[in-house]
Amino acid sequence: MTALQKVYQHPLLKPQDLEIIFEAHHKFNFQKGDFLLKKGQVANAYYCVSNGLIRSFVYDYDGHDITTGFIGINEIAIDVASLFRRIPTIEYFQAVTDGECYSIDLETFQGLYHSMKGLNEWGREWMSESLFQLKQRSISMISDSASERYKSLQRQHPHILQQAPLKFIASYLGITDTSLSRIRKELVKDT
Amino acid sequence: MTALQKVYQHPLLKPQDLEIIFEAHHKFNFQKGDFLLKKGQVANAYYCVSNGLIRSFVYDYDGHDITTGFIGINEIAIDVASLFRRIPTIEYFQAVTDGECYSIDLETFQGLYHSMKGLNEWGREWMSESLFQLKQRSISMISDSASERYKSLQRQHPHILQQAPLKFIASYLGITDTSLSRIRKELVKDT
DNA sequence: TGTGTTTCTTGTCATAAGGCAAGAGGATTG
DNA sequence: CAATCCTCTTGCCTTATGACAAGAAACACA
Repeated sequence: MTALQKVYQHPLLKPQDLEIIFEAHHKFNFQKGDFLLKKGQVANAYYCVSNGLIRSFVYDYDGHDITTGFIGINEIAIDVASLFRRIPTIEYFQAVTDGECYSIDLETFQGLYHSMKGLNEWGREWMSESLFQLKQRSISMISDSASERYKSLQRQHPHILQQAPLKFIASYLGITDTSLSRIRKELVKDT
Repeated sequence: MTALQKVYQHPLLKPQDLEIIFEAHHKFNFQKGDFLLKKGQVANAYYCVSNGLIRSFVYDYDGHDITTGFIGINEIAIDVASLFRRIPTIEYFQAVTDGECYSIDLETFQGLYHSMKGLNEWGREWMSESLFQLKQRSISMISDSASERYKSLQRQHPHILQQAPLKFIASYLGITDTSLSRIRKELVKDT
């Protein structure tokens, strides 16, 4: 099953709908370090990742690069607020590894979104799901220890650990790479 | 301007649309301590608050009550994931003060949502905005100090400080009420 | 009015995580 | 191949926050 098939899996999206949707996407390759979006820009498209790993990040008040999210295979790299509300983004989206993705620009998407009932439903469900994931993460940031958060990541997204350097993972978990290194040491000890 | 007028303000929602929407809501009063939704339930409605303050909260791994959000006047108390994906919620929604709100049940909303283009747009924008707010908060939880987060809250949502006890505010900021008390002491000193 | 109950502050002590610096391997590149 | 980055680990010390407990003040209410 291709990445686009995975991404757009939905009961109301029939094969003929999917065909139209897939054709609206434009495939391209990205290289480690490439930026899909930079702070201050207004997003004009979103990206379905079929290979590789993307991260979103911000700079905090004293210039530290803080990873805010990872987008892996069969996931969508998108800044919802910037794309749909036409405002400058506050994050950067950058490739962690080489990879491949399918992009669709806003105008094209809007056309399909308004004419295709299934896509409309898919969109709402995708947003619900995103809100849910983000909420889960917020709660976890508050109620779990750094070590717990690391173990969850290890359990739920092992591919991230394999593809991203520890400094990205550390800032994603809300700690420094130094602390993460110590946490990993502790966990190995317990084995 | 009434709470519902504020909540449903949108260029594509015309007076005649709004009239229909308003009529679909059911007004009722709540009392401090009342629950709008409890963990494990599947949400059947959402609530536009016209008076008072609601909070959402969870219990963390060792039983601490952690406030995850505040919903004040002209805001919507909703668990998007539970309502639209029909899954049990993981949060509680409880009244912090006495108040008043307008509820609309899922079925009624769905009918309007699918028949009224403006409401559809409004819904998508509302979700974008929510995602944005939540993302901002996540970033802030990582990149700002507890003291900074308190000052932001004070600046941006002073009404919350006036209506909610410190223990709720503290857990919302990710710290204990003890720590918040000390932070407040420091801030007063700097004045 | 009196008696709980909640809210907020404060003290003491413990601990997780950060700041900084050094060093060891690996990878990259000219 | 040498030079130079990254990446990851580790040691030492500091600091923010938490756990727990006690007390003051405000509030609820019978």
